[in-house]
Amino acid sequence: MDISPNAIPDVVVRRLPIYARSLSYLAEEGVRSVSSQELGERIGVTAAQIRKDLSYFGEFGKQGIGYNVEYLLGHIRRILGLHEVWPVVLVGVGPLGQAIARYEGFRTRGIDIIGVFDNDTSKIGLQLGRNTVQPDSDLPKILQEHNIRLAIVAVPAVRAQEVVDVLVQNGVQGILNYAPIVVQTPDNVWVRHIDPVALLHSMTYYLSREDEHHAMNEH
Amino acid sequence: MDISPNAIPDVVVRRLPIYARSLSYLAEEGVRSVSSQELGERIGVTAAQIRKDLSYFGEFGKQGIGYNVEYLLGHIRRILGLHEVWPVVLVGVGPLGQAIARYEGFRTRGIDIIGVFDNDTSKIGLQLGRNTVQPDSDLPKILQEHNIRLAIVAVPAVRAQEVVDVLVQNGVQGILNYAPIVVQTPDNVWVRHIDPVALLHSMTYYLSREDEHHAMNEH
DNA sequence: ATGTGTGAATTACTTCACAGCG
DNA sequence: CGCTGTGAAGTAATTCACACAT
Repeated sequence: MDISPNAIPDVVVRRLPIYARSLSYLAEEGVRSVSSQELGERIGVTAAQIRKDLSYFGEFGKQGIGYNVEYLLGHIRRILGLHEVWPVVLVGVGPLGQAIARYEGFRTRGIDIIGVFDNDTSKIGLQLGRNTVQPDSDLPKILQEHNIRLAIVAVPAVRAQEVVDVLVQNGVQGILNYAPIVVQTPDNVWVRHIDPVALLHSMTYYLSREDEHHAMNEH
Repeated sequence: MDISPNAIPDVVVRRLPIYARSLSYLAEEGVRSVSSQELGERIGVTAAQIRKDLSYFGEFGKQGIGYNVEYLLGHIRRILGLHEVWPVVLVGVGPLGQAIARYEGFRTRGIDIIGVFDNDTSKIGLQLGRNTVQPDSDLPKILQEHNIRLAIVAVPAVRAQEVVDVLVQNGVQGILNYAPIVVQTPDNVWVRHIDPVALLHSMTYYLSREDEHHAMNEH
């Protein structure tokens, strides 16, 4: 999915959920008010960054005071569309899919897994949290009946593209992809990718460099 | 962890593992040679981007031909430090931790989970793939004995910071954090973060906007 | 012909720095 | 005073476009 010019930069959109997350912790701690400085320290972002990001959406702070935690949190939630609960489906019920299906953190943050699917017949009927595993063949029906726009894909890489095709054909516009492959989608569909191995590899890069530096210093 | 000036940009480093992943699929498919154009189409990146990224590290292609898949893959692997296997520990053996411990995709890509830890005594001794769950109290010993530099954290948010502190105190320099919280670390430690809910929220943002546009068009 | 490698141009993102408000 | 909101300045990342090698 592309960004249209003059739109809010995607980097900013990706930070908003982090702000929301941190603000909800602050709210739980009973903190009433927070400055961009304080919030930034928690998140590892500069104060200016936070103020600039928020300024795309309005004026939420008070000069000399900072931001009211509940107020700002409410606004960010609404900006993200989280005043509604988003029904999603999960496809793929290997160990990872099962962990996702059981994780409480989705529902508490506005994401409701309303259906769980697998093509392995031996898994059909398995109970996972509030969901019962259904066959992939039921996907189109459920997607359309519930007007599902978001999906989580946790199938092996070889199956990911076909699953994504079915999802997209049936109206899904946002996909969280755990399979280690870049899936092809029409450009009105958003895809976000989780590849823990790739993230680890980006760190082995730096750790290897450190070795070299140390070796150099020994000369 | 900060980037020193003149260093390779972090965005570039983060793309390398994606290139490597795609190249290894190409190699499996028996493809010998690939152009930046073809590779870019697979990955969803421009050809110029790929050529520019690679140029930070050397000249790996042949004009008029493209890149030899095996050759380039070998180079990227080496750049990422993947000519060695990286031993890592996993802390936290809830459903997610168990899925991580059982996932084969780490070992096949140069990441070897050599120890799995939890503070829940009822889980100690549980067999997960090749690992047996050990108590958190054994962490320092194992980290030091094996000279562990990378760790995966899959504990609840409330425990993440204390676990990270122990890891860092015992020499860990790179952390893959699944807990939905930004952990504080000294600036010689790398942290990469996985928050599926935040990724979904960044998509609900765009999907909500689409609604509005449609509503506007109806006027 | 074809496709790399790369300076130059462009676009995007972040930080600065300060007016102005509570 | 303290801290926001924001143009302007400064960096960083991407894309262009073409010389050049095969």
